[in-house]
Amino acid sequence: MAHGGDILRGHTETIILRILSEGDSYGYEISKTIIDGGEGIIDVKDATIYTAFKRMEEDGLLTTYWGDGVGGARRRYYKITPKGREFYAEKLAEWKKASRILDKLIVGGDK
Amino acid sequence: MAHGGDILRGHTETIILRILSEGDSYGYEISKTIIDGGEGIIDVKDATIYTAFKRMEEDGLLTTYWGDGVGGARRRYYKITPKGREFYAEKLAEWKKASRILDKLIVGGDK
DNA sequence: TTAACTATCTAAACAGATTATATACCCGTT
DNA sequence: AACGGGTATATAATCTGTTTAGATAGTTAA
Repeated sequence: MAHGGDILRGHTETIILRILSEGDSYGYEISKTIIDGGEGIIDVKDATIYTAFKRMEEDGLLTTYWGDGVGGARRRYYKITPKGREFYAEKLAEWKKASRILDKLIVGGDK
Repeated sequence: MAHGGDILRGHTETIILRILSEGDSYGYEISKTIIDGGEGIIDVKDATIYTAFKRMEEDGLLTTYWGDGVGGARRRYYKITPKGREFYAEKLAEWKKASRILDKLIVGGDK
């Protein structure tokens, strides 16, 4: 905590939406995708994504349905809504601008 | 807000330390520096920086002293400590790595 | 039968940021 | 002299997203 644990903070929803924009998925798979892409420095807790899902469903960014569950454990799938796509586009644009500015502020102007 | 308000979140201390690594400064000036560099999308609240200062002083990242106050209102100056410089170096390295990874996760891999 | 992995979920606590408020000094305009 | 705007610091209460810590349960391989 307070270490490097909160790198994802504020970006969880955006990343979930990016993943869902490429196709429906479920919690465990999404968390794996994030961790795999995180190159060892990102560690999403399951509680984080499930609370994010709940929030996002309430906000109309995604809808959910149960998978048919043949074989393994039951899976709850998530599907991005048009509002979710819109929200993602906004967040993506914000990230592009914000990351450039943050870089300037963190690294320093004179280089 | 949950809008674009928390862009700075997690980076406030790092940015303060970067500014102080270039010379002692005080709260109001630091907040101006951040807002000016923020190109209209970053808005640091005074409460944010003053609580950060308090936290950082407790953590030994900076020390503080009162300015002589000739002229305007009294100013409390902040000076970065060796521990603060160390912490900044770590956070800088973390940002460089994390921003690249976040970019990949937010923008998407296949472009 | 045990361990490891897959899979979902919630309550409580925590950290960092925001909102709101307070204080106070300086300067220029009306 | 009064007022607004800028400079300057500070704190209590609240909010939000994440983490901690727990619970449940099915599958697969040793």
